[in-house]
Amino acid sequence: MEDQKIRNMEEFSAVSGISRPTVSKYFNDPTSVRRSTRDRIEHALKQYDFRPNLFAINQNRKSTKNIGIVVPHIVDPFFAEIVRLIEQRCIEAGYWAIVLSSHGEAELEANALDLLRSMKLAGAVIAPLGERSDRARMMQFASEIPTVIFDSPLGSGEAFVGTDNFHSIGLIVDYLCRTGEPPCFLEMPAVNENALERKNAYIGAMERQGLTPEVVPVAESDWGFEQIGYEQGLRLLSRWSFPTSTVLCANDRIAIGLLAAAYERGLRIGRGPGSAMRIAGHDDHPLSRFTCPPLTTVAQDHAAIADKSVSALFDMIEDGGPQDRAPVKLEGKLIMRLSA
Amino acid sequence: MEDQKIRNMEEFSAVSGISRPTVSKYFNDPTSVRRSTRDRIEHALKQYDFRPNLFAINQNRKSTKNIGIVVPHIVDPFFAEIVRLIEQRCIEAGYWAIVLSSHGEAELEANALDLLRSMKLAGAVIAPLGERSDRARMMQFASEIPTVIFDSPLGSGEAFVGTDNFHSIGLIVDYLCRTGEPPCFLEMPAVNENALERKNAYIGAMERQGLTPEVVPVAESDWGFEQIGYEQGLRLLSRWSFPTSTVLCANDRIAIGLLAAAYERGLRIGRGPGSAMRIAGHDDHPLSRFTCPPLTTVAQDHAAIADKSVSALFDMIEDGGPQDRAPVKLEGKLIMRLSA
DNA sequence: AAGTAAAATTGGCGCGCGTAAAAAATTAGA
DNA sequence: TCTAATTTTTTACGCGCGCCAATTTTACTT
Repeated sequence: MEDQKIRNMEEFSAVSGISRPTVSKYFNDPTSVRRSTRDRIEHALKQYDFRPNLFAINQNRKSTKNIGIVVPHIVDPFFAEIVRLIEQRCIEAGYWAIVLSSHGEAELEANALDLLRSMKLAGAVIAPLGERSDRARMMQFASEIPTVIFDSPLGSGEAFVGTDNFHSIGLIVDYLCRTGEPPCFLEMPAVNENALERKNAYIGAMERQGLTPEVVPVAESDWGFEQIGYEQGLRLLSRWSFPTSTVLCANDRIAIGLLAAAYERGLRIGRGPGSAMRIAGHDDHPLSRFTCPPLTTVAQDHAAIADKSVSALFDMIEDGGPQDRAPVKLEGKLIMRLSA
Repeated sequence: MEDQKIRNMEEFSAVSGISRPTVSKYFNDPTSVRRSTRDRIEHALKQYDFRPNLFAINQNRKSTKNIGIVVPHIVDPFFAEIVRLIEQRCIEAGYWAIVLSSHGEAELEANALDLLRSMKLAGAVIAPLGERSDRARMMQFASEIPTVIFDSPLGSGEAFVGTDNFHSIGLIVDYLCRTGEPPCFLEMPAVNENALERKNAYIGAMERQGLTPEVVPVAESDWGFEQIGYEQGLRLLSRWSFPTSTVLCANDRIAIGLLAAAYERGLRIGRGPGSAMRIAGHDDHPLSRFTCPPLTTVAQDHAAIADKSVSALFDMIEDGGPQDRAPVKLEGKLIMRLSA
C-alpha cells in the first residue's frame, strides 16, 4: 500500500495506466472491461485503495443505484429484520440501500420522503406509518418514483406486499376453536390498516364458525405495544373481565405484554389441563419462542416479504417507472408453541 | 402548489426572484439571509416545493454534514435504540446520519467503512463488531475521520464512550450477594471486549468480597444470545449443574434465554421464598421489564451513551480532525425487578 | 496476411450546487 | 441626507464523475 493519496479517478487512472473512462466503466461493472485491463486496475487498487466519490457518482448517473427504505419503527424487531433482508437483496443486486425510520412520527416520515425525493432514487420500499401518514404525499411520491408498499397498505392501486391477514388470522382462529374455547380478540391500537384488517378478519372467522366475536378494544394509539398489552391485561385480569379464557392478540408484542400481566397475576398460561388461560399472537416476533411459555402465533414470512417486495420493485424499475400492480398477499404459517 | 416542475436551484431562483447564490445561502442556513428575502424564498417554497439535490450539495461542501453510524446488529434492540438516539441528536444539530449495520459479519463491517470513507464524512460513531473486526483498518479509519467508538472499546487511545462494566457488574454482584446466595456468572460469547471485561469485573467483584467466582463458560461465538442462554440453561438445568442457584448473565438477552429454559423445566424464578433460583442480567433490554418474572438487571444509560458519543464527536469535528481523548465510562443503574 | 469486431483512448460536455470576488443594491446610523 | 455597514447580485470557477462521439488500439477470424 503506497502512502500517496489518490484524490480522484483522474489520479487513479494515471497511476494505474488506464484511461479514466475505462476506469469509470470498471467501477460500474468490473466484468465490462477486458480481463487484462481489469487485472491491471485491480492490481493498482491494491496499492492505492481508491474509491470513487459516492456523491459524484450519483449526481451524474442517469439511473442511480439507490433504493430508499422507510419503516415506521426501526426499533421494532419485525421491521428491523425485514429491513435487514431487503438491504441484503439490494446489495446483492448492486444497489445501495438508504434506510430511514419515521420513529412513529408523521413529520419524520414526511421528512424522509422529502429527503429521498432529493436523491434521484431508483426506487423505494416503504412501510407506511399508517393512519397518521400523509397519504396524499405518499401517493404523490409513489407516482414519481417506483415504490413498493409493504406491511400495511396505503389505499389501493399501489404495489403492495404483505401478509394476508384474513388468511393468517383465520388460521389461528380455527386452530384455537378446534382445540378449546373460542378466542376473544385483544386488538392493537389503530395505527395502521393491519390493525383494522386483523380485527375484521377475526370477526369474519368467528362468524364463519357461527360464533359470536368478542373484541377487547384499546384506547391508546401509540406503538408501545408491550406496555399496552401489559396494562390492558392487568386491568382486565384484576376483575377477570376477559370474555373468554382464550385471548388472541393482534400481534406478538401485545401478547408479550399480556403474558407479563398474566404472570404477575399468578395465572398459568398454556393449553395444558392446569392452565387458566390461553394466549396467542401474530407475527412470530424473534423473541416469541423465548417467552414463558413460548408463544403460539402466526409467522409472517419475513424473507418472502422482503423477496417479493424487492423483486416487485426491480420489475417496476426495469419496466421504467411507477405503475399499477396486483397486491401480493402472503400466507402466514401457524406456529404452535405452548401458550395456546 | 404549482404543477410546474423545478429541476434545480437555478430554476427555483428564477421563480422565487432571488439569485441562486442567495438561495444556496438560505438552504445552508435560513437565518443567514435577510428576513424579507427569507420570506420570499419560503413563500416560493410553498408553491413549488423544491429541494436541493443531496449529492450535489455534498460533493461541493468543504465540510459535509454527514455522520456515519456503524453497529454490529441493527436487529439488536440495544443498538437500534442507541442508533435512534444518535440519529436524533445528529438531525437536531443539522447533520444527516447514514446508518450501516455489519449484521455480525466482519466483511460487511469493512465494506461499511469503505463506503463511509468515500463520503467525505464529517465524522463517525461506531460500535465495533469486536473480536472479528479488522482492528488495523478501523484504526486507520479513525485516524482519517473524526470517530467515536462506543459500546465496546477497540484498543486504547481512541475516543470511547461506554458503560463502566467494572462499576455496573460490581453493583449487581454486590446486590445479589447482599440479598442471597452469591451469583455464578453465565458468560456471553467472546464477541467483543465487553464480554471479557464483564467476566473479569465479575471475578474481581467476587474476590473483593472474599468469595470464589464461578464462571459458566460458553462455547459459541455468535450473536444469537437468547438461543445460547436457552440451550445452555437446558443443558445445565437438566442435571442441575449450575454452581449456585443465583445466576448473573452477562447480558439480558442471555438471561431471556435462560428464563425460557428455567420456565420449561418448571422452575420458579425470583427472590421470593418459594423460588428455586434467581436470574439477573445486564443492559436493561427493552423487553426485560416484560419477562416472566420481570428481569433484575443493570441499566445502561442509552440516552447518555448517545449524548456523550455525539457531543464528543462534535468536539472533535470542531477541533478539526481526529485526536486522542480520554474514554468516557458511564455508570450503570441497578434495576431491581422480581427475577433476583 | 488482411479483415473485422471488440475494447480502450482522447477530448470534452454537463450534472447541480458550493463558493469566491467584485459590483450593485439595500439598510441603518449619525 | 449622506456615509458606512450589511446584504444581495453578477460572474465565474470548480468539485468528481457519467457519458458520448470519434479515433486508435487490441484481439480474434478466415
